[in-house]
Amino acid sequence: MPDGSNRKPSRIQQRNRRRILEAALEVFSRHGYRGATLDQIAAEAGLSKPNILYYFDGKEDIHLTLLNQLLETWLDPLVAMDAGGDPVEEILAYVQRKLDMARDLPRESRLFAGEILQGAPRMRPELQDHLKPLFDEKCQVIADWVAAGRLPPINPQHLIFSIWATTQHYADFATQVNILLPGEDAGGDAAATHLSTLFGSLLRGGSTG
Amino acid sequence: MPDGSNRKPSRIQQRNRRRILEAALEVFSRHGYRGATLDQIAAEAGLSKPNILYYFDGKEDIHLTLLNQLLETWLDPLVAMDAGGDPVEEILAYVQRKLDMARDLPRESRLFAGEILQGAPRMRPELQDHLKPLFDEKCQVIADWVAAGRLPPINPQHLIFSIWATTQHYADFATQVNILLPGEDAGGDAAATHLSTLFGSLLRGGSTG
DNA sequence: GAGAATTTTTACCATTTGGTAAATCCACGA
DNA sequence: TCGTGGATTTACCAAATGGTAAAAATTCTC
Repeated sequence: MPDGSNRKPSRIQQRNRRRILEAALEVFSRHGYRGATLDQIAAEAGLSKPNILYYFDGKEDIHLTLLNQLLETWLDPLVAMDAGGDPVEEILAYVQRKLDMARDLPRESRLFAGEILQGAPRMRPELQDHLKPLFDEKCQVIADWVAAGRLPPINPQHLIFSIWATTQHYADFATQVNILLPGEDAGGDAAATHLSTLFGSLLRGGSTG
Repeated sequence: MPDGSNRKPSRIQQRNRRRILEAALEVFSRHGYRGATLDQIAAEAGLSKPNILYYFDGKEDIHLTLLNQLLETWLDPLVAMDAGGDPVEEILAYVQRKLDMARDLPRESRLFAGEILQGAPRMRPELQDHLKPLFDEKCQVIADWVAAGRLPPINPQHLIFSIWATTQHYADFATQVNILLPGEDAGGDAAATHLSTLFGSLLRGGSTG
């Protein structure tokens, strides 16, 4: 009973659970929850289907485990945004970290996007409990910066939405990006430059409206 | 044989095909391709499953029909961007039209997003044949504006990506937006104002960062 | 190395789901 | 009103899929 009891997990358990989650991330992110099958995950993990169900309670359990792990990683860059730092620097650094994550962890980004796209049927509580408070806190930080005259008048909520949207776009819509910019994948700091310019010009005071 | 022949469709055919597509849009956009079932679509359309298969060759046929119809509508705002107009006005108007579409046609946006997210398995040819040429054409228009000194030095490709990302975000990630901005759905021109400011400050010459 | 505990496989099962065949219904023009 | 062709339903099916039971294999502990 690998999961039910409260004993410390054996080495085999750790290894196989990690393998399964890695395989599931690959499969879920490519085909979505319903599109993914346990057989695919099993094949990808190099294990048999019943063996997978020995380590997890079911398909949904695997998916949920993945999503919960993901959210922490996902919010890290936002957590790192420091109220004590320089506003423009902090926000641009956040953009950069978020863009790096979209580059380095595209599967995680797509997994998250797929869940939200379908109404967050399995993740809603997590979002309410963890994302919402953090979001509110950081919006307040930005609002304070604005109030202190250290940023032009901007809408913190929608600014964060724009940062999420533009950065994650390179992971979630990678297929489209690759079709439209063929062969431009390698170097690709054009995106970083562009986003830096985009948000930089906003934060350093463009005209309103 | 409603589809195979080349006779003009009867009124019943037109009505039922429209019903089916409307129902399929609802179901596909909520649950994705694999997550949607013919039974759900049938129930939503008020028809029996075999009856649906009388009008379409299968699940994939319905999905593909929907996607192809969608792309035209989807590209309309970009088509409308006029090389003869004022650069800033044209681009900001494009942003606004795109945002309106995300508001008015969220199901279409999510259908499209889901298809891209999974690697555009059914839509890739359409994107190559229709989206790519239009994208290249409009990028050239923007590049010409920049070359003529009518816009600051910006990257046309990534600018368009940013516009797509930020506007479609309000449809594709509506669940998340609603969790984070509860009750703010109604008025909601905050997004329009914000995006106008964001892209306005870029286009009217922010600093290069 | 014996015995217990854990891990893995084999052989299934029930349900769901896309799809089909054929009978039936129905609208409509002659 | 009768016949004909299009429209709809009934009754299915085969494959896929999430999941299970129990035997077999392996690992771990003493």
